[in-house]
Amino acid sequence: MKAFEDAEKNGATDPISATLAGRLRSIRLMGKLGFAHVEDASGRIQFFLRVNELGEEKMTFFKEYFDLGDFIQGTGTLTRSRTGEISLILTDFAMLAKAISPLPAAKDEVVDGVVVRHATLADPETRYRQRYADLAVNPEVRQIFRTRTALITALRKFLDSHDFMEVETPILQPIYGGAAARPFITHHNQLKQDLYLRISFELYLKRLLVGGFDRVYEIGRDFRNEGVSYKHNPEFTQLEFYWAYADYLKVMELTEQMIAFACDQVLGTRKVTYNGQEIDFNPPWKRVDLRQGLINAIGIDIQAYPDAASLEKVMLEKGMKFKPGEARGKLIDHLLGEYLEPTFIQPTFLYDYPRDISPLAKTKPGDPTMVERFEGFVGGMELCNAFTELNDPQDQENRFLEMGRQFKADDEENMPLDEDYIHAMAYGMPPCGGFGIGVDRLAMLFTDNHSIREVILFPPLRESE
RNA sequence: GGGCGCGUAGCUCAAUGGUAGAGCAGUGGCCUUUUAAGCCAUUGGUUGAGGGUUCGAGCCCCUCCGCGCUCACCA
Repeated sequence: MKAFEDAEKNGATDPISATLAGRLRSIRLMGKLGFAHVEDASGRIQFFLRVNELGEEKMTFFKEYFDLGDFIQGTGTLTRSRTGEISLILTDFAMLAKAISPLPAAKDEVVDGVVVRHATLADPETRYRQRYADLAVNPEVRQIFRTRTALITALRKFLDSHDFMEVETPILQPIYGGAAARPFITHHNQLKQDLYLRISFELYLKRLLVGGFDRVYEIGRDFRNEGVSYKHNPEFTQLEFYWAYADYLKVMELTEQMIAFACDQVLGTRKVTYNGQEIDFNPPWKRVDLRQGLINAIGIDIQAYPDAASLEKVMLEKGMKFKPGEARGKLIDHLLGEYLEPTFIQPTFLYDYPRDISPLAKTKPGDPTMVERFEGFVGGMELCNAFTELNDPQDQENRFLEMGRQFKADDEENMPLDEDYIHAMAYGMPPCGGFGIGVDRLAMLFTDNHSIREVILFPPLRESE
């Protein structure tokens, strides 16, 4: 097409011939001539069928056998139709693939240059169950996944260019860890051993720091056997990196740069519209101290309530609803989830977390109850989580044991003691900053989708029938 | 798991308890510059499944299945 336009500009008159292929998206036949739009991943073009060039026989064949959705190859020369659209005048064509089953066809109307689609496939169940049909008829859905892929490419490019090495660690793990979540359990027949699908990459990536890789990252799937929601999917894509000789403050800065870089690469702008609000990813992000943030939001200074009982008491006095009997850290987690998270529309780092909900993070100097940890929030949604990693094997072992005591023996969210991880750390692990981000959620923000299923190609659904 | 809502033709949607419809797609016909092509004709339904109430149920009631929203859950 470009060659044709160039030739037109230069006043060239030699016909440009071409062979093009794609899927038939519209057919308009009128006796001895007709038009059809043919679409492939690169766009669409109009085929012009005329009995003058094709002859009666081929014209009849087309009429008889071609339907919407079929894949066609056409050979001919490029021209402009009377209405100015570049079209391929066919001298021959071939059926490449037949659509036995009709696509849930949508019709496009171009009004003032804007494509208006009529009666498009819209039922979410059908769209997810038959994503292939959704993609085939809804170009904007294809665009979501192009953006998603471009996003992952950009994140990779950023980390590669900062000398991070991409690695792959086990998905099937004998002991799960690195997060507090219920795992999926599977079984290896020959080993006669139950295995868990990983809930995070963390413990394996940090083993690599012990091994001498100073900057590692992994992009892959985590599995958590928990409820689904607009921002939770049982399997989701996570990016984690670990950075030796860095702390959480340096990780914050790198995070800002990485997201801004992805914006530039993928969107060409650092301002996105999400849920009707403009979100500005330009660094620096807003930074909120967790303790101060809670004081401002609800007037509770967690420092003044050093144990669960006293904190529960003041929360009750404020008329807050919560599950009683939780550990102090869980109560604080509840507070920030309830009163802070939804208010963080613009990119915000919430930092300095209570120690007892952060068993892998390094304690803050001068305050043994707090750790050097931050979470990033955007659009009222938790996006990433990071901390200065705990690298003292004895402290780490104590934390695991502490965590174990907080849970009942049958609680699957219990973080089991990973002795090999402790052993690795005992060889010496460099101080480092670690980081994890929910790639699906970032894709939601980049594509202005408010359901994680819209950015996952094949979201899980119950079996039908 | 709880609450609310939805499920009608391939797709998008109508139908006070009284013979299930439209547009597009499909099929047949006309048409040599269309682009939601047009015109004429026409096919298409176990109204998610099962039960109940009623002379009569797409509509009312119950059970089940699926989906959505929401709450709970969730580093």
